[in-house]
Amino acid sequence: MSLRILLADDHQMFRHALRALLARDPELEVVAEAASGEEVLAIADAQPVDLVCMDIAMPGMDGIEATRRLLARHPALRVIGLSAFADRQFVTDLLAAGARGYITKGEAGDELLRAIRTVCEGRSYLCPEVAATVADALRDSPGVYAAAPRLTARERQVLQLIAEGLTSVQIGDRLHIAASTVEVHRRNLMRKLDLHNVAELTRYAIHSGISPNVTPGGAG
Amino acid sequence: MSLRILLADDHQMFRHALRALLARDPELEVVAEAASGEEVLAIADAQPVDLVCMDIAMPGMDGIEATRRLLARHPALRVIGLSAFADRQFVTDLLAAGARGYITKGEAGDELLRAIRTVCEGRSYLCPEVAATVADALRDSPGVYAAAPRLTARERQVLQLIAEGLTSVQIGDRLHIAASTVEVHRRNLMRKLDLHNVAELTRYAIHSGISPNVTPGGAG
DNA sequence: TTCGCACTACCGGTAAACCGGTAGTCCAAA
DNA sequence: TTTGGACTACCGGTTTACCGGTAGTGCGAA
Repeated sequence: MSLRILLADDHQMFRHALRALLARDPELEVVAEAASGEEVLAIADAQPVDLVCMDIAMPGMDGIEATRRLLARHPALRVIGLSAFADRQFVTDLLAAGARGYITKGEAGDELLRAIRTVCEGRSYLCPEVAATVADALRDSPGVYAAAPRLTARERQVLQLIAEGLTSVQIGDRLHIAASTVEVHRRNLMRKLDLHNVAELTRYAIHSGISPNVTPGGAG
Repeated sequence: MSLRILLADDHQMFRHALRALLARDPELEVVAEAASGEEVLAIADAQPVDLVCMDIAMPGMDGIEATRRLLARHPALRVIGLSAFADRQFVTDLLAAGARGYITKGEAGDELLRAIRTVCEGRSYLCPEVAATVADALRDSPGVYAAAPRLTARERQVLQLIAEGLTSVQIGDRLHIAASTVEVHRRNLMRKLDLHNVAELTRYAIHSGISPNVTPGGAG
């Protein structure tokens, strides 16, 4: 019996590469691809899926919120998170959302295959770097861990757009909310993360993987 | 006859890792380490060095400017550039400064050993990703290439500090110049790169490798 | 039901970014 | 010698970021 897999990542090339990688195991069948959290939910509602390989950095609804909603509707689903870096905040958030595995894109492809097999057996799998991150988070006193700055879905969405260079007015237009509301989210982000300007927010967004590390496009 | 190597990178851990890597070849002897461009010049003036492994992202004088000045004083020296990404601008700038090799940190360690051996034989060595970048730069018409936005040493320095979240006043204090002068460099950067806010400058700095991709420090 | 949280939205204010211009010195290349 | 680039520095202005507060709605948990 093959495993029906949904690939969720905003980069088509990466999805194709993953598809090629997973093709090495005849037991694994990629039945669909999604480029955003909204697409993931729509596809999972429309056809049977066993496992989702979910990038946390996607435009619109990100991987964390998508995982939360996905598992609320389809509790039997298994989710494996993917991101460029093992940021403590996003690792713990995604695991709290119900993901069974988490590996960084820096790992070898075999790591993903191992994660899929392990997760299918009902166990969890974290790549070494992520495992160390989680261990660090737990070691730094459970109290602090519980009180750690947890970003809301809206805050992550705003953070993503700030890191793309949009102004509060532009973000408001994009999300169909007032610019003043965007400013509130911006201030809450800075307070929670103890960062105080756009440059630091952008660095955090890129490092945490919520925003892809690509060259900005310029005005053209 | 062993090869006297100088390692230049602002991260001690990376220098140590490189040292361990190079120790696998008994012909290679790491005779010194530097954490900035200024240190590289001082060391090369004080003791004989055959080859420099130079990170382009260093605080103060970066690897490009350091390579330019280094080769002006010691033309027989060989320089191999290292960076996190194969940004077109910085690759071409470093090669124009006289570097004989360029590899990204994403490559395996064997790639660096191969580069060192090749460069010592008097030939140039570029890792595949960098080679492709250079090819692209040349293919996109020599005219455009010549007219490409070339950043000055001072501009790269200012860009680095902008990406760290410093204000123009703070950057001016750090570099011992007026804040108004920093604003000029900032505007020239934005004009040359066709970017128009701190977020995009920060993305560019991180992606190009001039600024390390680390989590911002908070107010601490 | 009450409480907390997320999300929404506004007020006012200061600091900084962003945009345009002019202008001097220094140095190296033409 | 002249020209051009890099670096320095200032003038003016508008927009946005940043910081502090208040406040209403809806929703889910205690």
